[in-house]
Amino acid sequence: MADAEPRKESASCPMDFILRMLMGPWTTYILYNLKSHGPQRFGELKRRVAGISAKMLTERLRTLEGAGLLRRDYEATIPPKVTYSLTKRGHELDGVLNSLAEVGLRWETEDAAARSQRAAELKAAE
Amino acid sequence: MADAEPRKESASCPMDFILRMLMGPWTTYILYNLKSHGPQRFGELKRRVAGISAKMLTERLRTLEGAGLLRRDYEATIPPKVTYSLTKRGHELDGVLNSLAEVGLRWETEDAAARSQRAAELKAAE
DNA sequence: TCTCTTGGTTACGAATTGGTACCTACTGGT
DNA sequence: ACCAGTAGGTACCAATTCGTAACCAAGAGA
Repeated sequence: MADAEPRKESASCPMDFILRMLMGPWTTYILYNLKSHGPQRFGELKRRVAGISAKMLTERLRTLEGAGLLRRDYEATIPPKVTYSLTKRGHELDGVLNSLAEVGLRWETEDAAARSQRAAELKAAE
Repeated sequence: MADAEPRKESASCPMDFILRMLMGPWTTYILYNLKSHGPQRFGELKRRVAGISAKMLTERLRTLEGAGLLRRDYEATIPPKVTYSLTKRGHELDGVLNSLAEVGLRWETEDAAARSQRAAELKAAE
């Protein structure tokens, strides 16, 4: 049973790295917000995502920063001002997110249509 | 602190449902394999993903089946034969996965280029 | 008869995850 | 003087997750 090769097939899947990033619980909300509302401060982002804890947000932002998807601008004013914005690389995901949203929207529409059709059939069957 | 609206903004993000699906640890490997190698049996899939436990694979397959992304054909022969294949809806993700792979590949190339350039600069600096 | 096969299910247990509470340092408002 | 807010860091605690191992059915081959 024991597989000789540890799992080198991950190399054959370049999207794996990206998905591992997008996979985080709140990641898409964050990217979506930064994409649609532009650069934002920590508290602004936290308020907008609504439900995320500061710890999670920090951790996600650090991960995304480390991946080069967003930039962190720290101004050591009093009170401190930290602004997050998408990098060029971060914006390259816009296309992916868009096609994802497109498919999601299509499914939503299809499901709604199927639901209303079933409802109509149910009504006709009475 | 308490947010008035529970978090209805999820509604504004139709890709969220999809990402919640793709987010699973092995999901992309499974979809990728089914996409590139066609319909496969359980054991075949398990061997190909190499590292996944039967439990995980089962759970992922059930989830994907429930989402209508793949179909499960069960033949009650002895030994049983279960074949999994992508549905039409499952194939609609091909485009997303492709653009994802495209971006991933581009980054890989860019990173490799940046690495070799840095190496060259280091060499020149000596 | 004993074992191997396929495609699972279930129980157990360890590890990771993520939330809550509390801490910083500094200032502005009351 | 005290509380709120800004941008977190840290400790602790509960819940979830995921792997491992054991088990199942029923036929085929040794």
